[in-house]
Amino acid sequence: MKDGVPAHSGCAVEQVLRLLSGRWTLYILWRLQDMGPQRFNALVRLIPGVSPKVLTERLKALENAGLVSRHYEPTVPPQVTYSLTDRAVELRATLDQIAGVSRSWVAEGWRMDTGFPDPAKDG
Amino acid sequence: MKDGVPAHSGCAVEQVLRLLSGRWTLYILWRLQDMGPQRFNALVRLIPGVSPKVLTERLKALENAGLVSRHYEPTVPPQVTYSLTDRAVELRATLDQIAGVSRSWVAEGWRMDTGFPDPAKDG
DNA sequence: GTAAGTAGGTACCATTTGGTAACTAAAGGG
DNA sequence: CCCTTTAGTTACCAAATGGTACCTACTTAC
Repeated sequence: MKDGVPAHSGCAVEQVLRLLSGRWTLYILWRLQDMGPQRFNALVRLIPGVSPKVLTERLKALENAGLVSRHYEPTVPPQVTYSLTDRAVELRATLDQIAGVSRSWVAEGWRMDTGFPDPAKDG
Repeated sequence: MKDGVPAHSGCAVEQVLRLLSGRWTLYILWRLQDMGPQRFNALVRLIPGVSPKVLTERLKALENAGLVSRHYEPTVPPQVTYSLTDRAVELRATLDQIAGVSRSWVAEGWRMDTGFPDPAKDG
């Protein structure tokens, strides 16, 4: 984006997709859903490969979007617990829909070959 | 991604989200849905701001994913027409769901403030 | 004194992504 | 001959994204 071209920024769907499509974002949501409220370092360990930097970023974004709530306990050392909000539950049904479509495609033998670099093509 | 960390690549939802979250991708799908099958340059003109490079890339990805079909007419000059597949229609219902949630959030005064750079902050 | 844990923040770096401009071949119009 | 159209491709460049490593302030354990 350079200057005055707003693209299709007014579109709510794009915004939500953009929020959800960041790396680890869905994983975070699913872990919080499956395991209940979690503390920061617990999430780091629960999501193998995520860096604290990105996890912080994602949690902030999700908090600003109202999908995650952050509870800070000013003990020493501090305890910060993250949990899903009601809004996130709303989203969950939608995500289940996507999951359904995705899985049905995979079941039909659908191979994800979008031209994006394959993250699993290690030796 | 560096080497052997597969992240959560096995997850179909992530794959689909990754496909859909690229810039212009949803826009392309919506234009094809609203306006019916379109030729390449028609799409370029229909989506203000998209470059032929990215449009080609997206259309290829969507074709590989089985959401768009490409009809090549070997005339001179050639005519290439893109249209949605049945699979894309399946996806449409899901997208409508997301659209519903997104719009309800917006209606409640939800502001997209995810910490991502705001694409509309020109001035 | 040293190590570990808590919840991140910061600097730096590599990769990914997307944009611009120029180019292609083959035909038609002036 | 020169310009236009079609459907892209290519080279180049800037910005966004995400990873690693190191830092904080404070306490407990050894």
